[in-house]
Amino acid sequence: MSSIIQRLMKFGVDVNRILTPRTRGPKATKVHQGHLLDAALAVFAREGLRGASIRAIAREAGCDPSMLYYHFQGKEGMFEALLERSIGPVVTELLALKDPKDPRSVAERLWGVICIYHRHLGESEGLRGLLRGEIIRGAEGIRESITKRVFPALGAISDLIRFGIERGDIRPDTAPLFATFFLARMELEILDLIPVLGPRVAGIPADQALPMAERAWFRLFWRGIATRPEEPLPFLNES
Amino acid sequence: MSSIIQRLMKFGVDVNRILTPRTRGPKATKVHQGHLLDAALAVFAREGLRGASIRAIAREAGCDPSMLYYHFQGKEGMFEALLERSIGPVVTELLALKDPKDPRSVAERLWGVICIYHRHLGESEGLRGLLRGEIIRGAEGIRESITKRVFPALGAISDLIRFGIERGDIRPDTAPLFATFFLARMELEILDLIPVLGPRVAGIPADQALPMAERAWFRLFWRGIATRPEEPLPFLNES
DNA sequence: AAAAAATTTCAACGAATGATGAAATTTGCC
DNA sequence: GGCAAATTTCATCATTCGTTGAAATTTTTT
Repeated sequence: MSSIIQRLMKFGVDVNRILTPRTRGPKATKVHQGHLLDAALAVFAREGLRGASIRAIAREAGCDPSMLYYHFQGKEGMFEALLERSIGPVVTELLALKDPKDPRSVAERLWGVICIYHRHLGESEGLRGLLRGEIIRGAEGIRESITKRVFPALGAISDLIRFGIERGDIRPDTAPLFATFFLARMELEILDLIPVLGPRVAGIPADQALPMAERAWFRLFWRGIATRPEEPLPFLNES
Repeated sequence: MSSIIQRLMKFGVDVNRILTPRTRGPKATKVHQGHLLDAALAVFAREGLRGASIRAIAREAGCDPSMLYYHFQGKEGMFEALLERSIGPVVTELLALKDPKDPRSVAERLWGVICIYHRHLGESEGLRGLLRGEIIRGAEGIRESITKRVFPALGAISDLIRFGIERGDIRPDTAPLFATFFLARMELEILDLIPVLGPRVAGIPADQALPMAERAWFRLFWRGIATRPEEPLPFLNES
């Protein structure tokens, strides 16, 4: 059976090399940056932030860990790029809520904060972790990079709340920064936990629990800051 | 200079052993379990959850990492013991809030949740991380162990809210479980972030920012669930 | 066809981690 | 004094991690 191989080896032939040929060099489907970022998100979704090692991402992408260093400058640079792609749109949409030409009420626009978070961050626990400033081993500098992006967006929401105070929709003793913090931060917690806790603790199916909790949260929040808390919030009953 | 050492080594003398004598065996001040748990908390406070390696804790305690395996069964067992000591009292106090003989109003008792969290968890970010269910490398099983302890306490708060609904203090359309989740979870976020964010974003000194945010949060929360939201909350102005 | 550039993998380094078994030292008991 | 139990450290193992430099292969350019 293996006598042929043994004879070949005797003549100095690198048998290993023939049986498992090396595969270096460009593939038919080149590994581009977006593919690696997709892989990172997939690892996030499957193994959480703690699973976000370079090796795990490369495994997911079906390539060698070195590819990460070819396309980005290290792990840090890769997450920087991931942020640009993932959190960039969130920040843009949040900033747009401040637009004075927006015809919607302040309440509905604040509800928009929750909708935007839900839409962009509902799927990836890892992305929420990043946004929340959690730390990834080997990419500790990411934290500051995120706050630099997110703070202006939160500032826009604060401005929106100030606008609501001026218009008389929101109680004047509301602290805009705190209220912004409460609104946005709680939505992150809801997205993280309610899909797990809802079925387990309250027996609500996961897909129903999330919207229920979000609506419950916004009703509580708005009632907590509104000048006229009894006014109905019709936009909550849509979709 | 080192010729003597070389001559000694030639005769088979273990020079290293003479220059740095071994120090095995019991110390004058024995390392007991509590000391190790204190060290773990200190590491938490200084380096956060990610710094909670066995080696870091042993370094803090001034002993060898092996001591952890002598006193506890591995890293997991050690955090189990830390929970027993640290989170046990929190849970006990939370359960006591449900006591029907407590003369305080429902509002004041819900404010008690925030006070209890503040008192027991304000100092250690790591403890909050544990309570929040964050994962520690090498002690992944801790998560379940925590939820098992915390869920009954959160159930007690939910009962308290139900009691408030029965008494007519809390709006009947309030979902007790969600409200409990909002109240407790937000306090964790406040303890984590406001001391950092307050000075940086709003220019408020760290020690003032925390109580301000907690009071702002509870006012918002209570206004969000109360039947009579305009009723004053005098206990908020104490201390 | 030859040379240069681009893409991919390989092999390895140094560091950190959780864990273990054995050795060394002290303490307490008979 | 001798002996067993308790306490502490040492040396080491197997993993995993981020990172790097060189080799191999394909593609593009000359």
